[in-house]
Amino acid sequence: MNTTTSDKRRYRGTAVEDRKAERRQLLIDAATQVYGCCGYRHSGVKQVCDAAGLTQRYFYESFRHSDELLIACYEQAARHVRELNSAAAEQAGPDPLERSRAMLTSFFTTLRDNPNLARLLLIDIRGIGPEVDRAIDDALRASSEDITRTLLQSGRAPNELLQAGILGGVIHIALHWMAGNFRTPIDQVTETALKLGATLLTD
Amino acid sequence: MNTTTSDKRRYRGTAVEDRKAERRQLLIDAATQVYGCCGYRHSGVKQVCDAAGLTQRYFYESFRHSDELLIACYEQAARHVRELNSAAAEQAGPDPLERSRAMLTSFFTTLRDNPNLARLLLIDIRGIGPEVDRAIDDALRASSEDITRTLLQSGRAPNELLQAGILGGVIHIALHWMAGNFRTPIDQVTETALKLGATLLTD
DNA sequence: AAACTTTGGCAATCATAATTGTCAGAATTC
DNA sequence: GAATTCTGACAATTATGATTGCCAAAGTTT
Repeated sequence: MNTTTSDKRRYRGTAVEDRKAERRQLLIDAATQVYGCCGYRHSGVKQVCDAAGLTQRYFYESFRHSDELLIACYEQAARHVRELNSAAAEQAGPDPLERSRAMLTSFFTTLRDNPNLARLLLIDIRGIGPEVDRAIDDALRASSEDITRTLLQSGRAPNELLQAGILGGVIHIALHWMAGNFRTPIDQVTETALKLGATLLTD
Repeated sequence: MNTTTSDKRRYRGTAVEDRKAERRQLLIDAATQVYGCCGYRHSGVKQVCDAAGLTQRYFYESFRHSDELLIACYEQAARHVRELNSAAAEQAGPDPLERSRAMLTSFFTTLRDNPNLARLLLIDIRGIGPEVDRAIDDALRASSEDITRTLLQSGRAPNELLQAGILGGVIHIALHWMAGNFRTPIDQVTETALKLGATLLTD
């Protein structure tokens, strides 16, 4: 038996609740592509459902409104990128600089390989609504802390403004890189970002 | 006579074309407030017209659609801020570091004194449409060059990515500062931003 | 003051997209 | 194989806001 759940009624081999979850995930993945491609502003429920191969009925099964789906997409994307980054840092051994370098390389590589995801994450979607804004702030804060923790192993309270500035700098480097169709070699991009990050060390 | 123009027909003391221009400016100023306050996404033609004390008829007299007004607002705001910044730098004498400091202080002061304008400029409005995106890119590029020119008097070609990163850093510092209701004293904000900018010197 | 513009307000129209409702057919259970 | 639940499609409804058209009052010219 290849299904995960309970002894309830099953359709096509999987339990109802699982199919529901599958559909939800299908919508999130489709929406990530659609939003990344056309921008949230220009994407409707219909378009997302079509891309997911589902009808609008199923949208309202999993989400109350578009914003909720956007948040789900954003959080999944942010989590995914952060996980890859952390894994890369882990691989890179103990030296803070090496770890940071690995983290940034992972970050930029992921963006280049997933342009839609990149746009979803980097083209700022602030101002949609308070819940979305909160999700963005949370994700940015978490990423900031990742950087700081990697570069500074000390537990000393870091300059919050500087942290925010560095993250913003990395984001804009990525944006500029994307706008130029990834022309610049990735090592150079990484080193540039690292230069910004290094300002944390002399704080 | 306090009017500026020609010997054409006049209404209420000013020529037709001037009144038209006045209305246009009225709309731009009102929209800057409205957009800064509610966000472009959540502001309609009606709302802007009400704020300007004009009816929708006059919107279409000066603009083809909302995006056009948004661009006008954005460009006026960006130009305004850049002018203040340049003036401040001029005042500050010849030393590049002092000039940069003055520029940043002017920038952050302006943002604090005009929160609506700040939101219009800083809360990214990318993804509305290609024309808007172009306007944003132009404004960012111009600001980047301001910074670089001020900090580096040499005519040497600077690292574009680093430039973009520094500007992004400054923007995010401002955003974080705003989100915390301008708690941090302005000198400290300026110094933090300056620290980022200094990475240009060791390029 | 008659002829002619401009102004400001408002209603009608149009366009788009969200949301809800219904239904027939397929899959599942008993 | 009858009863039940799920699925997928689509139509109907609702909401919102852009765009256009029309008109009466006020201002200007001659």
